Amino acid sequence: MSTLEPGRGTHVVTMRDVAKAAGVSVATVSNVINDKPGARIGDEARQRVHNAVAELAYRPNMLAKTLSQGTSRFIGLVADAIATTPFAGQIIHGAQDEAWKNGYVLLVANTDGNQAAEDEAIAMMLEHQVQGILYSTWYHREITVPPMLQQTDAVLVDCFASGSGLASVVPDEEQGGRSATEGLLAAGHRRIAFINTTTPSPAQSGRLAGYRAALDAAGIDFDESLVFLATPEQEGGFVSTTDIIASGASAVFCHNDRVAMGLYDGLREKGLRIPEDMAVMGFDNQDVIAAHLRPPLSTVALPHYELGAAGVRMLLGLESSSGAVPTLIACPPILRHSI
Amino acid sequence: MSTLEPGRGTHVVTMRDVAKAAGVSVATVSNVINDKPGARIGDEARQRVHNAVAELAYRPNMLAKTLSQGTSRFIGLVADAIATTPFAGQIIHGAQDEAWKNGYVLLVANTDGNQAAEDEAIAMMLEHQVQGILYSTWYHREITVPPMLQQTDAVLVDCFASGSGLASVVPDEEQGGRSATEGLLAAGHRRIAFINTTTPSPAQSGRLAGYRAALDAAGIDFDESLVFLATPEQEGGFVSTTDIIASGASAVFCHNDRVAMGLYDGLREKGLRIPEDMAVMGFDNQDVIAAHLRPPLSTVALPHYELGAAGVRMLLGLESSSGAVPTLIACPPILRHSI
DNA sequence: CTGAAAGCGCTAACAC
DNA sequence: GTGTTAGCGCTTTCAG
Repeated sequence: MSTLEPGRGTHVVTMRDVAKAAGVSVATVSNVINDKPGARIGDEARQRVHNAVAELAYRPNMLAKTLSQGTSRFIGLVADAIATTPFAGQIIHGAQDEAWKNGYVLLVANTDGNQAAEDEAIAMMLEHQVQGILYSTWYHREITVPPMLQQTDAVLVDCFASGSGLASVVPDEEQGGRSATEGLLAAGHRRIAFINTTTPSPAQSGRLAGYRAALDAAGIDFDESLVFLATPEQEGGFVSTTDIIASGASAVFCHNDRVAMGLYDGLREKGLRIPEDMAVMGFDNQDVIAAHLRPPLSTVALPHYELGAAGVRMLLGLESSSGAVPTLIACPPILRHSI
Repeated sequence: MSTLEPGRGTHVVTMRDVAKAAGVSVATVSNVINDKPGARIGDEARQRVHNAVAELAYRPNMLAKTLSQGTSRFIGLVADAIATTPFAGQIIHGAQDEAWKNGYVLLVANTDGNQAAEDEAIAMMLEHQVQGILYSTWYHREITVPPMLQQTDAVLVDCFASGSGLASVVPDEEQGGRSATEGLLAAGHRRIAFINTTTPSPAQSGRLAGYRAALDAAGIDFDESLVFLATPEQEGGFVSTTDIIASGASAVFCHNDRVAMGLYDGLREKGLRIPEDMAVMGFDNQDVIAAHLRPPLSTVALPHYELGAAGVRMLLGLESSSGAVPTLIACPPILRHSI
C-alpha cells in the first residue's frame, strides 16, 4: 500500500515532526492547528506550519489531545436493542448527528437487555472517559436505573425512571393519541373506535388519554364499548375486525401501524374498502409499512430521531431538562390516504 | 465549563492514588491490574493493590492506556444510512457484538451518503486511532472507495469495489436466489415465476442467476416469459399481479418481501388464496413484514448481522479475506406458510 | 520481587 | 511572536 505502515492504529507523523519540518516549536504547531484565540503567530510561521501539515499528511492524535486536556469528546449510547425494532436505529442516528454537530463522537453499545452486558458496557464507557451516557430502550417504558449509571451524567431516552432524578426524554403519547383522533374527527367521523394494546405501558395509557381528550374537545361522549384490546401486531388487528365492524364505528384509531396492517387484511377480507367504508389511523409511522399499505396509511410518527438528538442536547446542557419530569417530544401526525 | 462537577465525567482517582493507598509503586499497580504475565508480584502486595482499587473505586483511563501503548481498541463503522432501511441496523449490531467480543469498541458514524460527511467521519476516526474502518452501505452494491479509506485498514460491508484490493463481505445473492427457488421446487411447483427488480444491482443479477441455477438443476427449462420486472416495493408487486396470473405459474419468487407484500394484496383482490392458488416466496426476511403477513411469508434472510460480524473479524485478521473477491455470506431460507 | 524514570502525543503556562 | 517545559494517566524497560 505505502511506505509507512498505516492502518496499524498509530500513524507515524507526530506534531513534533511537523514542528521540525516547519522549523518551529510544537507549541506553535499546536497553536496554529487549533487556531488558538489568544495566540500571536507570524503569518510566515503559520504558513510554514500549514505547509508542513499538508506535506506530511499530519493528523492529530485525538486520544493524546483529550488526555492532556482532561476532557474527552465521547458520548456513550447504551441500547437494550439496537435493531430489534426497525426504527430504534433512528435513535442512534439522531444521537449520532447531534453529537457530531457538537464535536462529539458516539460510542455505541448494545446490551440485548442483558444486565451483565449492560454493566460491562457502562464500565467500558466510563473507562473511555465519556462525557455522559444516553441510556435508551427500544420502546417507551419505565425502567429501573442501572446503579452504575449514577457514576456519570446520564439521560434516559425513550424511557424514564420516576424518582431517579435522571433527565429523560420520551415521546408525547397523549398528544399523539389526540392528534390521531383529531385527524379522524377532522374527516367528519364521530363514531371512532380505538384498538388499544393489551400491554400496560405509557403508550397504552397515553394514547387512550389522547383519544379521550380529542373526543372530549369535540364534544363527543366517550363510549367504552368503542375501545378494544388487541396484541400490538398484525394478528391483533386482524382478529379485531369483526368487533370493529360490529361496533358501528366509521373510523378506527389503531394502537400502531402493525395493528392497522392486520386490520387492513381483515377489512379487505370482509369486502370493506378503506377509507370509504372504514377510515383507519395508525401510530408509529413504521416506514416499511405505513407508506406502502393500500391505501397508504395515515398515522402518527414516533419521533425516534428527535429523541436521540434531544437526548444528547440535554446531556450536553444545550437544552434544559428536568430530573423530575420527562421531556416530551411531539409525535407529528402524518396524513396519507386511509382516512 | 463543568469544573463544578468533579465526580462526573472524569474521575479523580488515578493509578497513582491507588499506588499510594496500597503503599506500592505505580508500576506494581499497573502490573497487578493488567495481570502482567512476566511480572512476579508478592501475594501480599497484590492483595493490597486489589483492596485499594476496590476502596477507591479506581477505574483505569483507557485513553491514557492506549496512548502509552500506541495501539487503540477502536474500530470505526461508517454507514451511508444507519436507519434508512430498517434492517441495516443489524449490521451495526453484528459489528458491535463482534468488536465487543474481541475487546474493541465501535465508533459509529452515519454519513447519509454525503461525501463531505463521509470524509469528515473517516478523518475523525483516523484521529481517534482506530484499528481500522468498516465501510458499509444499506443495500448490496458496488461503490467507489473514498480515497481517505486507503489511509487505514478497511473492509467493505454489504458493498464491494472491484480492483480496489479492499476486503469485502456481501450476501450470497445467487445462493439466496437458488434457495428461494428450491423451496418452491421442493413443494412440487414446476412453473415458477420470478418478479425481479427493475434496478440493476448484484441482487438483480445474483438472484436471477440463482433462480436459473435451481431450475436448471431440477431439469426445468428457463422460460424467459416467466420473469417479470417491477419496482422493488409493494407497488411493484401489486401491479405485477395480473401478469403473474396470466403467466400460468403456480408459484412466484419475489425479488423481496415488500414486493411479495404487494403481490399478496393483488392476489387477494383477485380472490386467489396463498398458497393454495399461488405459492409465494420473498427475499430479505424483513421482520416487520415477513412473519406477519397472512399467511406468514416464506423468504430468504439477508444476513445483515453476520455481515457486520464477519466484517470486524476480517478487519481483525480473525478470518481470512481476499482483497480480490468478496467474501460471501449465506442467505438462509426461512420457511413459513406461503408455500 | 518492586520501584524509578522515561516516554506516548499533545496542551498550557510561562519564559525569552 | 515563539520556544521551553511541565504534566495528563498509564506502560515499560531497567536497576536494585
